[in-house]
Amino acid sequence: MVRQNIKVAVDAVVFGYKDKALHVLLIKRDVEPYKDSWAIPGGLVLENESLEDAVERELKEETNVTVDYLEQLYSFGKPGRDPRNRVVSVTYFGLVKPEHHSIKADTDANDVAWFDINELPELAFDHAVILDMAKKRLRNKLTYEPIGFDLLADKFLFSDLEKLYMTILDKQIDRRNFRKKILSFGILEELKEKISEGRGRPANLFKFNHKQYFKLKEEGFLFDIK
Amino acid sequence: MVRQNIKVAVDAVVFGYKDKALHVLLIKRDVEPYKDSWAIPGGLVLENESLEDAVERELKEETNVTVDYLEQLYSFGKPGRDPRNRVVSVTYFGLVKPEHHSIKADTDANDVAWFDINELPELAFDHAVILDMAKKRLRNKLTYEPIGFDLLADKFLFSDLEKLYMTILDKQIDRRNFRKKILSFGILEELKEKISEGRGRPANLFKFNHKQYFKLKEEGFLFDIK
DNA sequence: ACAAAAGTGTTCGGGTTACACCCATGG
DNA sequence: CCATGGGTGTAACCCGAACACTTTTGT
Repeated sequence: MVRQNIKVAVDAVVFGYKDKALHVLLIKRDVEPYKDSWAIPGGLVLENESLEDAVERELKEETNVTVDYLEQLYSFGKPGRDPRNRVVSVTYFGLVKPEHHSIKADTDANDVAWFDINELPELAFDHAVILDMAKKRLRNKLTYEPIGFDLLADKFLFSDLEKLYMTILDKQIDRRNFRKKILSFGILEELKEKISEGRGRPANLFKFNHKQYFKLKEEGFLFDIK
Repeated sequence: MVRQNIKVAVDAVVFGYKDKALHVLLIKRDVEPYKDSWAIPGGLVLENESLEDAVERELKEETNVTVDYLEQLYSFGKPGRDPRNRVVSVTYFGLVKPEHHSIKADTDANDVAWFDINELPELAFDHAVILDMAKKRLRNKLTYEPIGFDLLADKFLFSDLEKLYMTILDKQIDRRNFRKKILSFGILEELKEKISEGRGRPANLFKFNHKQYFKLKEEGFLFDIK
């Protein structure tokens, strides 16, 4: 058998929710090929690290972001997807809470930036395909796992959650039914704190109760939002 | 950067439904490590073939089976999962119809065989983990995509479909409600042929109507069996 | 007092679930 | 005629969808 010379890389599509819109973390490449193009963060896996470690290391190095949720997305390996070598890329799907949003991205939009999902630049390699798959996964997953909470601050308003769902699912949701449904799960903790955002009646803050969720999950409970 | 020397392999968990039970296709390894252990089919990806091509080639070479459905499952890459080299394995999930069941497997149980999912031998490497993930995927997928039809012959009895669902989901299903539900989708074609399997009233044969399914899917129809 | 956002309850309809009897055939 | 599996209808219930008015605050 001929000696195989395929490189293994990891890439991550990281979503963040800010300014009432869904954003993706991108980096500007400073080497060829696709120099100066925007791309999703990633790089070659080191000899002795796991794939997950590789993703987290690359994210830290390239963007300074720490994800709050990470799962494998898909592996891409068509010959020719990287013009230099044959590269098989194991891609990941990550979520970050606002408080973990990269400082780099906030202060320096030169090589790292959050892009509104609806205002994306051209992407390097086959990254547009990867991003598209990640969007679908996010939309889908949001409906049957409580990953929305990994995009919100620890304490959040119900209206934030509502807006998050409407933004990502791209549809209108009835406020009353949504609240009833979510509250009926019993996985939210209503805090005593109220917050007043300018005009209107002050709103209650909520917290996602991980313990309770895991307990219910053990018992066969299914999170499900249409 | 140090030169990366990671190998890329593909492995496939292939399910078949025979003798009213779910079976998995396994091969007996004839080289070290894990010589004489059973393993899921797979091997290294060649320099110029896609991952899918690699899976299909390996399956053909090792088992003589042609799958009717194939999708990527997950990628495994923890250092040490293969005692020789670092290997990242992109795993796939396949389904075969009875008529495509390997001749090799039927006539020679020495190096290739179908194992009842409930009577599995010890598996090489981390293949037990992979198989487990594949089982979960199958169970899950069965409920929201019509992949059950890729496990049945082209013409099948309703009772076959019923048994398939009960076997894979591992629960009782009400015959009447199940039939009503499936038929209401309008994706089955009732054939004129009836078949009598020994005792009992002869049953009608059905065929899955792919065209109709794709048409409905375009229109937003969702296949869904609880 | 007015605008803005938060909080809450009821009704209706469709779909899922539960359930039992008759039919066609082979032995 | 009996055993075996195939084929069918109806009633109860539950959950999701639709929908509007009151409350609390800032200006």
